[in-house]
Amino acid sequence: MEHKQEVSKAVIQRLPRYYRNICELKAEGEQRISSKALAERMGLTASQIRQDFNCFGGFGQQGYGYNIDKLQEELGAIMGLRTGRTAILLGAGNLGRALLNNFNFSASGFELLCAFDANPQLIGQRFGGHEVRSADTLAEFIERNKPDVAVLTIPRGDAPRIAHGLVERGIRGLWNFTGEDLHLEGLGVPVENVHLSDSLMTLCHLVGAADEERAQNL
Amino acid sequence: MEHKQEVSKAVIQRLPRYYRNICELKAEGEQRISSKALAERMGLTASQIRQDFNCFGGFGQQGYGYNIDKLQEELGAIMGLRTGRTAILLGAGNLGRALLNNFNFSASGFELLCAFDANPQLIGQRFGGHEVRSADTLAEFIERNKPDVAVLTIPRGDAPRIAHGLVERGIRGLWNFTGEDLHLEGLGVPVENVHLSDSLMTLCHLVGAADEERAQNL
DNA sequence: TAGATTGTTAATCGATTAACAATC
DNA sequence: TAGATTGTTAATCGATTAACAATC
Repeated sequence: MEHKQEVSKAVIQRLPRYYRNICELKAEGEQRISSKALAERMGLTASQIRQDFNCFGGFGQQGYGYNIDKLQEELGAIMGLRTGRTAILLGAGNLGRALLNNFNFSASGFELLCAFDANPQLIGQRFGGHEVRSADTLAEFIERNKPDVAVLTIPRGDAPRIAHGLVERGIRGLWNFTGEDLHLEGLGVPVENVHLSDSLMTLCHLVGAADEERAQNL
Repeated sequence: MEHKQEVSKAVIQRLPRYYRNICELKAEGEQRISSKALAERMGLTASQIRQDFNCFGGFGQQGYGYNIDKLQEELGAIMGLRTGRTAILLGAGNLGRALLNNFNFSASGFELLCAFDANPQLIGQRFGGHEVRSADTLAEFIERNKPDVAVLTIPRGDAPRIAHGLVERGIRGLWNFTGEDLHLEGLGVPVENVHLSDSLMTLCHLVGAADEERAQNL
């Protein structure tokens, strides 16, 4: 079912977007879609879509296109969304609570077990149904429950030390919001470094470029 | 000072990361750095860094390297970080408040003027020093203060309608957290669509791949 | 069957890397 | 001056696009 010859990073990065669009199409009641139609919707080329899907063995049908249910299932399987992975969240500050309250972890393949914080005022409280526990109980919790990944919404400076501690205890992936780039790939631990400031800086740059363009077209 | 021949998207996406690393180096007290040393630090090649910087005219010195103060200033200028752009935030829910309370807008080139929400309980409150105003006053506020961009932390379904309304009133950029992809580039309005779920799905996939790798190496 | 659309190979394009002369 | 390191051109590599035979 899966070709086994190193899928390129560019393709992997497109998978969530494919998945998202397929879910939307499903919600719109569609049952099938051609590479051409999907390309138009997503601003890609049909060729690229077919190339991308064929990295994983091709799940279309000539003359018909792609069945949306099947596509959703296949893409989900490739990303491992239904494998019941578990996550914990470290740092129940504003951003941590925003995620606890609003973010749909299970839609991205994870069950969020609980959160940890050092602040006694927060311990015992629940946000979005997730309990905040004492940071003192973290090591024991990991030992017992073996969560797959940790969400880091702790202050910036603490990141490297805590990240290494987590990896030593068996955490196998990090979703890192601290702003400090973490690189544990050498240890075989993938990290997604989320840099909101990078995104906003890019917007700043693009707004400037668009302004210039407008000025020239006057 | 600036070459004017369409800098590639790949380069533009790297600019914030360059800027971030240069800021870190400055904080560490460094005064200069060579493309070789920076490449090592960032996991790139020296060649690529020199190519990238030379898209904008080259601000190094043979035999010496790059002066960090100068580099920071130049990169900041390229991205327009000191041009005093202004922003408003729409939707003071959990995520909106997390940004208001914690996010350093000015470090990414924007002054956040205030926030808007329809919930009467929130109106008048302040988060991180930013006032929440009634959504009813939004149109008038834009008219008077002409903010450059809007941060969308409103519910998903409202996104397209509100986005178009904002653009009609003169907003020239969107930082979109709604989860719904917005494409207004046709109107000359750049959008940064933030998809946290894409990032977490990618992590899910990478954790799976790393697990397989480990299994094979046993 | 005829029409449509995939899977896949070949061609093109763009981005990264290597090399080296220029020069601080 | 000698050493270092840039700016820049040329070579390589990888990703995207085009084309078309296979086939539903």
